[in-house]
Amino acid sequence: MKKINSTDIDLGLEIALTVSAYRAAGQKTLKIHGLQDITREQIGILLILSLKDGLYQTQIANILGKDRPNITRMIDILETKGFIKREKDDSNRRILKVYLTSKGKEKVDFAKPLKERMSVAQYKGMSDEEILTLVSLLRKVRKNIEEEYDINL
Amino acid sequence: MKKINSTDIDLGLEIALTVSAYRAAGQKTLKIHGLQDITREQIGILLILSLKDGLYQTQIANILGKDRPNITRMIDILETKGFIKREKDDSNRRILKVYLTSKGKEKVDFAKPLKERMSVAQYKGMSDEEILTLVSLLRKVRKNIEEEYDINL
DNA sequence: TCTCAATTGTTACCATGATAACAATTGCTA
DNA sequence: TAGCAATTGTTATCATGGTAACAATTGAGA
Repeated sequence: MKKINSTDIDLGLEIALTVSAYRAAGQKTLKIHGLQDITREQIGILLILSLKDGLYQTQIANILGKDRPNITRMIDILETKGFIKREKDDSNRRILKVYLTSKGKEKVDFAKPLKERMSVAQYKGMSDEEILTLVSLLRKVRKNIEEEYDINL
Repeated sequence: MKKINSTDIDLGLEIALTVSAYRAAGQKTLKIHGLQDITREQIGILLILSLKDGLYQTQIANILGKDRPNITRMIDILETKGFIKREKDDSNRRILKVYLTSKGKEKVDFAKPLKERMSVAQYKGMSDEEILTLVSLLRKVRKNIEEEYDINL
Protein backbone atom coordinates (compact mmCIF):
# COMPACT_ATOMS: atom_id res chain seq x y z
CA MET A 1 0.00 0.00 0.00
CA LYS A 2 1.69 3.15 -1.17
CA LYS A 3 0.98 6.38 0.60
CA ILE A 4 0.44 9.41 -1.58
CA ASN A 5 0.52 12.97 -0.41
CA SER A 6 -1.82 15.21 -2.34
CA THR A 7 0.80 17.94 -2.60
CA ASP A 8 3.11 15.53 -4.41
CA ILE A 9 0.63 15.02 -7.20
CA ASP A 10 0.70 16.90 -10.48
CA LEU A 11 -2.94 16.44 -11.38
CA GLY A 12 -2.53 18.24 -14.70
CA LEU A 13 0.16 15.77 -15.68
CA GLU A 14 -1.93 12.82 -14.49
CA ILE A 15 -4.80 13.95 -16.65
CA ALA A 16 -2.55 14.62 -19.63
CA LEU A 17 -1.12 11.12 -19.33
CA THR A 18 -4.63 9.71 -19.26
CA VAL A 19 -5.48 11.59 -22.42
CA SER A 20 -2.37 10.15 -24.03
CA ALA A 21 -3.51 6.67 -23.13
CA TYR A 22 -6.93 7.28 -24.69
CA ARG A 23 -5.33 8.63 -27.83
CA ALA A 24 -2.91 5.76 -28.13
CA ALA A 25 -5.68 3.21 -27.58
CA GLY A 26 -7.91 4.92 -30.12
CA GLN A 27 -5.24 5.11 -32.77
CA LYS A 28 -4.20 1.52 -32.21
CA THR A 29 -7.81 0.43 -32.57
CA LEU A 30 -8.23 2.33 -35.81
CA LYS A 31 -5.08 0.82 -37.23
CA ILE A 32 -6.00 -2.74 -36.24
CA HIS A 33 -9.42 -2.41 -37.86
CA GLY A 34 -8.07 -0.90 -41.04
CA LEU A 35 -9.55 2.55 -40.48
CA GLN A 36 -6.57 4.35 -41.94
CA ASP A 37 -8.73 6.85 -43.79
CA ILE A 38 -9.97 8.61 -40.68
CA THR A 39 -8.73 9.78 -37.30
CA ARG A 40 -10.08 9.44 -33.80
CA GLU A 41 -10.94 13.13 -33.66
CA GLN A 42 -12.75 13.03 -36.99
CA ILE A 43 -14.81 10.06 -35.82
CA GLY A 44 -15.74 12.18 -32.81
CA ILE A 45 -17.48 14.57 -35.15
CA LEU A 46 -19.27 11.76 -36.99
CA LEU A 47 -20.46 10.34 -33.65
CA ILE A 48 -21.90 13.69 -32.61
CA LEU A 49 -23.72 13.96 -35.91
CA SER A 50 -25.06 10.43 -35.56
CA LEU A 51 -26.75 11.59 -32.36
CA LYS A 52 -28.00 14.85 -33.81
CA ASP A 53 -27.64 15.41 -37.54
CA GLY A 54 -27.63 18.89 -39.01
CA LEU A 55 -25.75 20.69 -36.26
CA TYR A 56 -23.82 23.68 -37.46
CA GLN A 57 -20.13 24.06 -37.01
CA THR A 58 -20.04 26.24 -33.92
CA GLN A 59 -22.40 23.86 -32.17
CA ILE A 60 -20.10 20.95 -32.94
CA ALA A 61 -17.17 22.99 -31.70
CA ASN A 62 -18.91 23.72 -28.41
CA ILE A 63 -19.92 20.12 -27.82
CA LEU A 64 -16.42 18.84 -28.43
CA GLY A 65 -14.66 21.72 -26.69
CA LYS A 66 -12.71 22.70 -29.78
CA ASP A 67 -12.17 25.97 -31.63
CA ARG A 68 -14.02 26.94 -34.76
CA PRO A 69 -10.89 26.95 -36.90
CA ASN A 70 -10.21 23.37 -35.87
CA ILE A 71 -13.72 22.34 -36.76
CA THR A 72 -13.49 24.08 -40.11
CA ARG A 73 -10.35 22.12 -40.91
CA MET A 74 -11.68 18.77 -39.78
CA ILE A 75 -14.96 19.28 -41.58
CA ASP A 76 -13.02 20.20 -44.70
CA ILE A 77 -11.25 16.87 -44.49
CA LEU A 78 -14.41 14.93 -43.73
CA GLU A 79 -16.21 16.59 -46.63
CA THR A 80 -13.33 15.91 -49.02
CA LYS A 81 -13.46 12.26 -48.00
CA GLY A 82 -17.21 12.19 -48.52
CA PHE A 83 -18.26 11.44 -44.96
CA ILE A 84 -20.29 14.61 -44.43
CA LYS A 85 -21.81 17.43 -46.43
CA ARG A 86 -22.35 21.08 -45.59
CA GLU A 87 -25.59 22.86 -46.38
CA LYS A 88 -26.47 26.52 -46.17
CA ASP A 89 -29.39 27.51 -44.00
CA ASP A 90 -31.79 30.02 -45.49
CA SER A 91 -33.04 31.24 -42.12
CA ASN A 92 -29.52 32.24 -41.13
CA ARG A 93 -27.09 32.58 -43.95
CA ARG A 94 -24.08 32.70 -41.64
CA ILE A 95 -24.35 29.10 -40.57
CA LEU A 96 -23.51 25.88 -42.34
CA LYS A 97 -25.40 22.83 -41.22
CA VAL A 98 -23.49 19.59 -41.33
CA TYR A 99 -25.02 16.26 -42.30
CA LEU A 100 -23.72 12.72 -42.45
CA THR A 101 -23.63 11.14 -45.88
CA SER A 102 -24.45 7.47 -46.31
CA LYS A 103 -20.71 6.84 -46.43
CA GLY A 104 -20.35 8.73 -43.17
CA LYS A 105 -23.16 6.70 -41.60
CA GLU A 106 -21.42 3.48 -42.58
CA LYS A 107 -18.22 4.71 -41.01
CA VAL A 108 -19.84 5.67 -37.75
CA ASP A 109 -21.75 2.39 -37.57
CA PHE A 110 -18.45 0.59 -37.92
CA ALA A 111 -16.73 2.76 -35.33
CA LYS A 112 -19.39 2.73 -32.63
CA PRO A 113 -18.70 -0.80 -31.35
CA LEU A 114 -15.00 0.04 -31.17
CA LYS A 115 -15.77 2.99 -28.96
CA GLU A 116 -18.11 0.83 -26.93
CA ARG A 117 -15.31 -1.63 -26.28
CA MET A 118 -13.19 1.17 -24.89
CA SER A 119 -16.07 2.41 -22.75
CA VAL A 120 -16.31 -0.99 -21.14
CA ALA A 121 -12.58 -1.60 -20.82
CA GLN A 122 -11.79 1.69 -19.12
CA TYR A 123 -14.07 0.88 -16.18
CA LYS A 124 -12.80 -2.64 -15.51
CA GLY A 125 -12.94 -3.45 -11.81
CA MET A 126 -14.72 -0.23 -10.97
CA SER A 127 -18.12 0.07 -9.36
CA ASP A 128 -20.82 2.34 -10.70
CA GLU A 129 -20.34 4.50 -7.66
CA GLU A 130 -16.64 4.89 -8.34
CA ILE A 131 -17.31 5.93 -11.90
CA LEU A 132 -19.77 8.58 -10.82
CA THR A 133 -17.35 9.76 -8.15
CA LEU A 134 -14.57 10.08 -10.69
CA VAL A 135 -16.66 12.13 -13.08
CA SER A 136 -18.02 14.27 -10.30
CA LEU A 137 -14.55 15.09 -8.95
CA LEU A 138 -13.23 15.70 -12.44
CA ARG A 139 -16.02 18.16 -13.14
CA LYS A 140 -15.35 19.88 -9.86
CA VAL A 141 -11.70 20.41 -10.76
CA ARG A 142 -12.69 21.70 -14.18
CA LYS A 143 -15.24 24.06 -12.66
CA ASN A 144 -12.67 25.34 -10.19
CA ILE A 145 -10.22 26.13 -12.95
CA GLU A 146 -12.81 27.69 -15.21
CA GLU A 147 -14.01 29.94 -12.41
CA GLU A 148 -10.59 30.90 -11.09
CA TYR A 149 -9.36 31.79 -14.57
CA ASP A 150 -12.66 33.00 -16.02
CA ILE A 151 -12.72 30.50 -18.85
CA ASN A 152 -15.83 29.79 -20.88
CA LEU A 153 -15.35 26.75 -23.07
CA MET B 1 -29.82 17.18 -7.53
CA LYS B 2 -29.25 15.70 -10.96
CA LYS B 3 -29.03 11.97 -11.30
CA ILE B 4 -26.32 10.72 -13.60
CA ASN B 5 -26.19 7.27 -15.11
CA SER B 6 -22.65 6.01 -15.66
CA THR B 7 -23.52 4.72 -19.13
CA ASP B 8 -24.51 8.22 -20.16
CA ILE B 9 -21.04 9.59 -19.47
CA ASP B 10 -18.35 9.97 -22.08
CA LEU B 11 -15.38 9.86 -19.76
CA GLY B 12 -12.91 10.43 -22.57
CA LEU B 13 -14.73 13.64 -23.46
CA GLU B 14 -14.91 14.73 -19.83
CA ILE B 15 -11.17 14.29 -19.49
CA ALA B 16 -10.48 16.04 -22.79
CA LEU B 17 -12.59 19.01 -21.65
CA THR B 18 -10.63 19.13 -18.41
CA VAL B 19 -7.37 19.22 -20.34
CA SER B 20 -8.78 22.07 -22.41
CA ALA B 21 -9.54 23.99 -19.23
CA TYR B 22 -6.00 23.49 -17.96
CA ARG B 23 -4.56 24.62 -21.27
CA ALA B 24 -6.76 27.68 -21.46
CA ALA B 25 -5.94 28.64 -17.88
CA GLY B 26 -2.25 28.15 -18.49
CA GLN B 27 -2.20 30.17 -21.65
CA LYS B 28 -4.24 32.94 -20.11
CA THR B 29 -1.83 33.07 -17.19
CA LEU B 30 1.17 33.28 -19.48
CA LYS B 31 -0.42 36.11 -21.42
CA ILE B 32 -1.39 38.09 -18.34
CA HIS B 33 2.12 37.86 -16.95
CA GLY B 34 3.76 38.82 -20.21
CA LEU B 35 5.30 35.42 -20.87
CA GLN B 36 4.71 35.61 -24.60
CA ASP B 37 8.09 34.13 -25.42
CA ILE B 38 7.31 30.67 -24.12
CA THR B 39 4.46 28.16 -24.04
CA ARG B 40 2.94 26.10 -21.29
CA GLU B 41 4.39 22.91 -22.73
CA GLN B 42 7.84 24.40 -22.98
CA ILE B 43 7.68 25.52 -19.36
CA GLY B 44 6.83 21.93 -18.51
CA ILE B 45 10.26 20.92 -19.77
CA LEU B 46 11.96 23.69 -17.82
CA LEU B 47 10.14 22.62 -14.66
CA ILE B 48 11.30 19.03 -15.08
CA LEU B 49 14.87 20.21 -15.53
CA SER B 50 14.61 22.44 -12.46
CA LEU B 51 13.88 19.28 -10.47
CA LYS B 52 16.60 17.22 -12.13
CA ASP B 53 19.02 18.98 -14.43
CA GLY B 54 20.95 17.08 -17.07
CA LEU B 55 18.27 14.62 -18.09
CA TYR B 56 18.58 13.45 -21.65
CA GLN B 57 15.83 13.87 -24.18
CA THR B 58 14.24 10.44 -24.02
CA GLN B 59 14.03 10.69 -20.25
CA ILE B 60 12.22 13.99 -20.55
CA ALA B 61 9.90 12.46 -23.11
CA ASN B 62 9.05 9.58 -20.80
CA ILE B 63 8.39 11.79 -17.81
CA LEU B 64 6.06 14.04 -19.77
CA GLY B 65 4.45 11.25 -21.79
CA LYS B 66 5.50 12.75 -25.10
CA ASP B 67 7.25 11.37 -28.18
CA ARG B 68 10.89 11.92 -28.91
CA PRO B 69 10.20 13.93 -32.06
CA ASN B 70 8.09 16.33 -30.01
CA ILE B 71 10.83 16.72 -27.46
CA THR B 72 13.41 17.31 -30.16
CA ARG B 73 11.30 20.11 -31.56
CA MET B 74 10.55 21.76 -28.26
CA ILE B 75 14.15 21.53 -27.14
CA ASP B 76 15.19 23.07 -30.45
CA ILE B 77 12.95 26.02 -29.68
CA LEU B 78 14.08 26.29 -26.07
CA GLU B 79 17.71 26.16 -27.14
CA THR B 80 17.19 28.79 -29.83
CA LYS B 81 15.62 31.04 -27.21
CA GLY B 82 18.53 30.41 -24.86
CA PHE B 83 16.62 28.71 -22.06
CA ILE B 84 18.49 25.40 -22.20
CA LYS B 85 21.63 23.95 -23.70
CA ARG B 86 22.38 20.45 -25.00
CA GLU B 87 25.61 18.67 -24.15
CA LYS B 88 27.05 15.47 -25.53
CA ASP B 89 27.81 12.70 -23.08
CA ASP B 90 31.14 10.96 -23.57
CA SER B 91 30.02 7.78 -21.83
CA ASN B 92 27.21 7.34 -24.33
CA ARG B 93 27.54 9.34 -27.49
CA ARG B 94 23.96 8.71 -28.53
CA ILE B 95 22.48 10.84 -25.80
CA LEU B 96 22.25 14.59 -25.40
CA LYS B 97 21.97 15.83 -21.85
CA VAL B 98 19.88 18.93 -21.38
CA TYR B 99 20.72 21.69 -18.92
CA LEU B 100 18.97 24.87 -17.88
CA THR B 101 20.83 28.07 -18.66
CA SER B 102 20.72 30.97 -16.24
CA LYS B 103 18.09 32.53 -18.47
CA GLY B 104 16.13 29.28 -18.26
CA LYS B 105 16.42 29.25 -14.48
CA GLU B 106 15.07 32.77 -14.30
CA LYS B 107 12.13 31.77 -16.44
CA VAL B 108 11.28 28.75 -14.36
CA ASP B 109 11.60 30.71 -11.12
CA PHE B 110 9.11 33.17 -12.51
CA ALA B 111 6.73 30.45 -13.70
CA LYS B 112 6.72 28.24 -10.62
CA PRO B 113 4.43 30.47 -8.50
CA LEU B 114 2.01 30.68 -11.40
CA LYS B 115 1.80 26.92 -11.51
CA GLU B 116 1.44 26.87 -7.75
CA ARG B 117 -1.56 29.17 -7.97
CA MET B 118 -3.22 26.72 -10.34
CA SER B 119 -2.38 23.80 -8.07
CA VAL B 120 -4.23 25.49 -5.25
CA ALA B 121 -7.14 26.76 -7.32
CA GLN B 122 -7.97 23.44 -8.92
CA TYR B 123 -8.66 21.80 -5.55
CA LYS B 124 -10.90 24.52 -4.13
CA GLY B 125 -13.55 23.04 -1.88
CA MET B 126 -12.08 19.54 -2.09
CA SER B 127 -10.79 17.50 0.82
CA ASP B 128 -7.46 15.78 0.77
CA GLU B 129 -9.27 12.49 0.61
CA GLU B 130 -11.24 13.55 -2.44
CA ILE B 131 -8.05 14.58 -4.21
CA LEU B 132 -6.43 11.24 -3.54
CA THR B 133 -9.58 9.44 -4.63
CA LEU B 134 -9.65 11.38 -7.88
CA VAL B 135 -6.05 10.57 -8.70
CA SER B 136 -6.46 6.97 -7.71
CA LEU B 137 -9.51 6.48 -9.92
CA LEU B 138 -7.86 8.34 -12.77
CA ARG B 139 -4.84 6.07 -12.58
CA LYS B 140 -7.08 3.05 -12.50
CA VAL B 141 -8.80 4.10 -15.72
CA ARG B 142 -5.45 4.75 -17.33
CA LYS B 143 -4.13 1.38 -16.24
CA ASN B 144 -7.23 -0.34 -17.57
CA ILE B 145 -6.80 1.25 -20.96
CA GLU B 146 -3.07 0.62 -21.11
CA GLU B 147 -3.59 -3.04 -20.27
CA GLU B 148 -6.56 -3.61 -22.54
CA TYR B 149 -4.78 -2.02 -25.50
CA ASP B 150 -1.23 -3.02 -24.60
CA ILE B 151 0.07 0.51 -24.44
CA ASN B 152 3.38 1.39 -22.84
CA LEU B 153 3.77 5.12 -22.49
C1' DT C 1 35.56 -10.27 -33.27
C1' DC C 2 31.49 -9.76 -36.21
C1' DT C 3 26.85 -9.29 -36.82
C1' DC C 4 22.62 -7.70 -35.78
C1' DA C 5 19.06 -5.87 -32.82
C1' DA C 6 18.05 -2.05 -29.75
C1' DT C 7 18.56 2.80 -28.41
C1' DT C 8 18.87 7.80 -29.27
C1' DG C 9 18.06 11.74 -31.67
C1' DT C 10 16.58 13.61 -35.97
C1' DT C 11 13.81 14.69 -40.15
C1' DA C 12 9.64 14.71 -42.88
C1' DC C 13 4.92 14.46 -42.96
C1' DC C 14 0.08 14.98 -41.58
C1' DA C 15 -3.52 16.18 -38.12
C1' DT C 16 -4.85 18.86 -34.12
C1' DG C 17 -4.71 22.91 -30.50
C1' DA C 18 -4.79 27.75 -30.34
C1' DT C 19 -4.71 32.77 -31.62
C1' DA C 20 -5.42 36.77 -34.58
C1' DA C 21 -7.57 38.85 -38.22
C1' DC C 22 -10.97 38.97 -41.87
C1' DA C 23 -15.67 39.09 -44.75
C1' DA C 24 -20.39 38.14 -44.59
C1' DT C 25 -24.38 38.23 -42.05
C1' DT C 26 -27.42 39.23 -38.30
C1' DG C 27 -29.60 41.87 -34.76
C1' DC C 28 -29.82 45.45 -31.46
C1' DT C 29 -30.50 50.26 -30.60
C1' DA C 30 -30.13 54.98 -30.86
C1' DT D 1 -33.56 53.27 -40.46
C1' DA D 2 -28.63 53.76 -39.98
C1' DG D 3 -24.89 52.36 -37.57
C1' DC D 4 -22.48 49.27 -34.84
C1' DA D 5 -21.55 45.20 -32.13
C1' DA D 6 -21.96 40.22 -32.12
C1' DT D 7 -21.99 35.81 -34.59
C1' DT D 8 -20.31 32.47 -38.04
C1' DG D 9 -17.10 30.54 -40.83
C1' DT D 10 -12.63 31.07 -42.90
C1' DT D 11 -7.60 31.86 -43.58
C1' DA D 12 -2.92 32.25 -41.94
C1' DT D 13 0.44 31.22 -38.59
C1' DC D 14 2.81 28.84 -34.97
C1' DA D 15 3.22 25.00 -31.62
C1' DT D 16 2.09 20.29 -30.33
C1' DG D 17 0.61 15.11 -30.99
C1' DG D 18 1.85 11.23 -33.56
C1' DT D 19 3.91 7.95 -37.18
C1' DA D 20 7.49 6.33 -40.21
C1' DA D 21 11.98 6.18 -41.57
C1' DC D 22 16.79 7.27 -41.07
C1' DA D 23 21.98 7.60 -39.31
C1' DA D 24 24.90 7.05 -35.48
C1' DT D 25 25.90 4.49 -31.64
C1' DT D 26 25.68 0.81 -28.36
C1' DG D 27 25.47 -3.81 -26.70
C1' DA D 28 24.64 -8.65 -26.68
C1' DG D 29 25.49 -13.07 -28.70
C1' DA D 30 27.27 -16.35 -32.16
